[in-house]
Amino acid sequence: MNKTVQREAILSELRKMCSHPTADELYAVLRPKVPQISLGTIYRNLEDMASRGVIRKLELTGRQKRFDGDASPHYHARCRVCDRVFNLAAPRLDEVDRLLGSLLPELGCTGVYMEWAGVCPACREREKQKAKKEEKEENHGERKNGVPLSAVRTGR
Amino acid sequence: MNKTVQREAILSELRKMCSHPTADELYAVLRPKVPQISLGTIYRNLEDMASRGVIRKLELTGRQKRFDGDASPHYHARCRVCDRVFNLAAPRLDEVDRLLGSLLPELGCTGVYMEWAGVCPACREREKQKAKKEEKEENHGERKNGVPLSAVRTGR
DNA sequence: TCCGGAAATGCGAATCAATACCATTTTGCC
DNA sequence: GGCAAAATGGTATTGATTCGCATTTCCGGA
Repeated sequence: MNKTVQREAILSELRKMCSHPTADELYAVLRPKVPQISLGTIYRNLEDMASRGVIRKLELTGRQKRFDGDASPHYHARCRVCDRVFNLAAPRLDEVDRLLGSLLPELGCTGVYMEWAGVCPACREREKQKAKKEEKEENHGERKNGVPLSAVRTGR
Repeated sequence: MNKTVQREAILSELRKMCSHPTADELYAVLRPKVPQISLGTIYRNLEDMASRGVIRKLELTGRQKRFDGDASPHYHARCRVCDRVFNLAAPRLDEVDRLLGSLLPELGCTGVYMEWAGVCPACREREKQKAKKEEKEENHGERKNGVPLSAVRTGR
């Protein structure tokens, strides 16, 4: 694998971002920095690096694939409201690791893809504000809070 | 939701199939039975029924979405070779249910999408035959068996 | 049974992500 | 520098899904 400015820019930019970007989101960010870089090059490199385990391709719901500069194993959650993908971190997720790890061989499987679903803190806050406002204005507002996605972190 | 021959045909056919078909696979099956049914109608109805919880849309990996006439909760595995989707059944999967069920609220999540990955029995057999053949022909074949997807069932 | 509006269909066009193609650079290596 | 292999840019193409819209079907009430 030869060294190219494009590939290095893609990798370093992806590592900087914690938003699990799609190929075209990366393209938008990279274009000003590496003029004339093409979307095809981005797709090609992301695919290559993912297949080598340098980065991770997220097989999640939604039409576009997303990429993660952090290839180490961790879980992802998608906010049902803003559709963004976040890392999930909580002590008890280790139990999931252990259980799935022990189950894989006996099911004859080699891996599991998982995506958690919830509402991220920002959207939850926004929903709460909106509910409060409606309650004030109409004075007969019904509560419709979501469950807090407490374990979600926006950073990596 | 009005009753239409198309929708009823789609649902009953999907319920008969245990192959978790894609929209176009359903189209191929339905065309002889409901002449002039259109692919758009199939997409529209599958989407509608999935959003109402009548059927289930499988959307984790792979470019095409697949659909399951059985909306009750169960796990799926995808064969890495033929890309087909199978139901996964094994006693210890109950442990996964319990663990995820107890974790969801404390993570502030409302659901999890999961898809297991492996090689189905048919493909595994095919790979074994092929490996054997190569071994004979060249007499220096290396083994490259997959792990058996033992818990996979082809039926519902 | 007939009628009118709402719901659903069929079909072609449009969208959108992802890939393929290929002539033209760039890279690594002698 | 010079050469073969690898990578790129730009465009064309694929393939799944969705959209638009004129036509048809469904269904509750007169």
